[in-house]
Amino acid sequence: MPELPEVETVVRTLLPHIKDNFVTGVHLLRLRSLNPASLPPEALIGCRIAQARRRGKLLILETDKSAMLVAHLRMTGRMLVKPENSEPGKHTRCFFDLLGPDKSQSRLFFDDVRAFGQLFICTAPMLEAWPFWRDLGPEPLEMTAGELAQRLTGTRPLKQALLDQKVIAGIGNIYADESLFGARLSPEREAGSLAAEETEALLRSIQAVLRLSISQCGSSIRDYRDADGNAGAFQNSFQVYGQGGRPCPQCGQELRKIRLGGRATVFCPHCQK
DNA sequence: AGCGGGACCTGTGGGC
DNA sequence: TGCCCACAGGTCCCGC
Repeated sequence: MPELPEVETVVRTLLPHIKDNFVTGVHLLRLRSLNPASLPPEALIGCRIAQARRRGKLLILETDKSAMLVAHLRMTGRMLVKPENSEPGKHTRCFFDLLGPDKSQSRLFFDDVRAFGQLFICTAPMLEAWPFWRDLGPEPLEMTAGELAQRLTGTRPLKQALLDQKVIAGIGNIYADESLFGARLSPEREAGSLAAEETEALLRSIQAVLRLSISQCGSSIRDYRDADGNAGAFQNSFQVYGQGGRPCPQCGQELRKIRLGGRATVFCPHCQK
């Protein structure tokens, strides 16, 4: 599910519900949904949630103490705030009891159908030591074309490089296909073969697609919901993702669906070179 | 080095 | 209607 725009939307919708709430209880229902390097979830008890932010596809809840909660939602993870008496659902992997500054109570649920997602309760040094974090590439909305050019190297397909979180953080299958279409670049191009103006067009396209999706609260194909349980709308703006066999919105020729690095990939062979 | 395939999981949708 | 297979937003690991 959640790529950068979806995680950004979760962060934005989550924060108003949980800011300055104290964690008063934790209920871990599936041990494997916790990163093996994590502190015990009880480390969050007594902490006041101070900030919510995003890095790549990671959701980070910072507290007034040294412990923080880092979540990777992977394919089907959700973070949802519900009333205090809400019971865990079939796919709830962990939930937290919260006490607000006005003494109101609520619960923060981490639900995840496919159970690929993970929570990592950690300190800042533990986060820095986590290889996935340490190796994470730049934020696409903050990087320059020069930085992107430096990182797009080698002979692997361009799309595969975009999906590599070490190259650029936060892009997944949807936004890779959509960005490549916007830049009129073939997903099969060698990553290191782009001319300077092509790299610039690619970065502009990535940023435009991500910004537009964030403005529409992300894409909901089936599972994704924000912290209020609402779906996004960007799926209605897909140009190529999931559109294999349909006409290209640009030229009308048939969009081609292939497998690239094990991932479904849709593009227009006529428009994307 | 790089690639493909499998593993991790559950649910859904299409074809027969 | 029901069964079976393919496939799904991500990442890691293994063997070739």
